[in-house]
Amino acid sequence: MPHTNAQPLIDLGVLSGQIGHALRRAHAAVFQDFAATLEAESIRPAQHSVLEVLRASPGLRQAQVAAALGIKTTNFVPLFDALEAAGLAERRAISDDRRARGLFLSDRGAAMLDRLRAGVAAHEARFAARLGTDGKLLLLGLLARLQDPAFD
Amino acid sequence: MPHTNAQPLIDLGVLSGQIGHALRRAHAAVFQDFAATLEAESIRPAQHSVLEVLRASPGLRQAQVAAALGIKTTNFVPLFDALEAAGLAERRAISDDRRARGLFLSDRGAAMLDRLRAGVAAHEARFAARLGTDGKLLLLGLLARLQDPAFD
DNA sequence: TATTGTTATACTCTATAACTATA
DNA sequence: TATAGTTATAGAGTATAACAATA
Repeated sequence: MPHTNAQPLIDLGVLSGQIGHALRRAHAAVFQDFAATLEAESIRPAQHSVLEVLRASPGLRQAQVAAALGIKTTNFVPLFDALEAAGLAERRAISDDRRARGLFLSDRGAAMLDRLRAGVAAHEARFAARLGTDGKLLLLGLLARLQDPAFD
Repeated sequence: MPHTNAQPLIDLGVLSGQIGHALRRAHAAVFQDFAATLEAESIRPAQHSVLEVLRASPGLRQAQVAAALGIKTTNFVPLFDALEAAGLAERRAISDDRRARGLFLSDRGAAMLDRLRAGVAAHEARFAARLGTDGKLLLLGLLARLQDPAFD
């Protein structure tokens, strides 16, 4: 099976066996394809994750959403500001605590996620196909172990 | 087996099954640990990859090293400038083509890689341990498939 | 005093366009 | 005309420090 690969076969030394390097390259490949998928609605992957979390878990506080996504609260502020300015999500008052506000998806945000659904699923299917049968589940399991100190 | 997890168990919706999201989180975890490992010598992961490639494949042109690492040549320039300014690597003239120059590790760069070797190996071992027996090889295989259109 | 959110800021990474000197 | 390297620049992502309002 002929496989046209433009790479001139360069020895990368230690890197070729490094988990971190392989993760960086694989993430870059998937991320680029995903960013292109989201271009139809002019949003970025990070913004898309926030919208998806709001759909699945409405009413959370900023710190909760940020922590769930591994984003610092200080960086979350401008990220969410942009979503709010675009009318895709909103901050609403909370009764108990006047410092915090609950985050919600707007109707417009929900409609956008609906429009993106097919494209996002196709993106996911493209890469799942490359992993072969059971490959995706296997990969997700290994990636989860990398982040879990319980496996130390 | 009690497993103290500070996470308040938030539903991430679609994200929890997405390859891209899992890659981003796992990469962030490994990258942060690796950056901390390299702090002893005040270099960044990207700079370390360049030095490792120069050690394994001395004399390559900039475009070759950049392509091998998935870095745009335009971004490679300031990256390598910093390494050259620090005396860790150098550009040397090539006989055939006066436009291009070959890239080499300096003695100081080689010495730095030697000093980092134990720390880098320990970093790698930490994450390999989380993956269990055969887990690392399995992971590297799956990550390679993600980047290879031959598996489409 | 501690917590939630915010501002300001800086550094790295990534991306595009346009230029130079050589080929 | 095409290629290797470079400059300029802009946008994301990520990091720390310090602050205001509220608890």
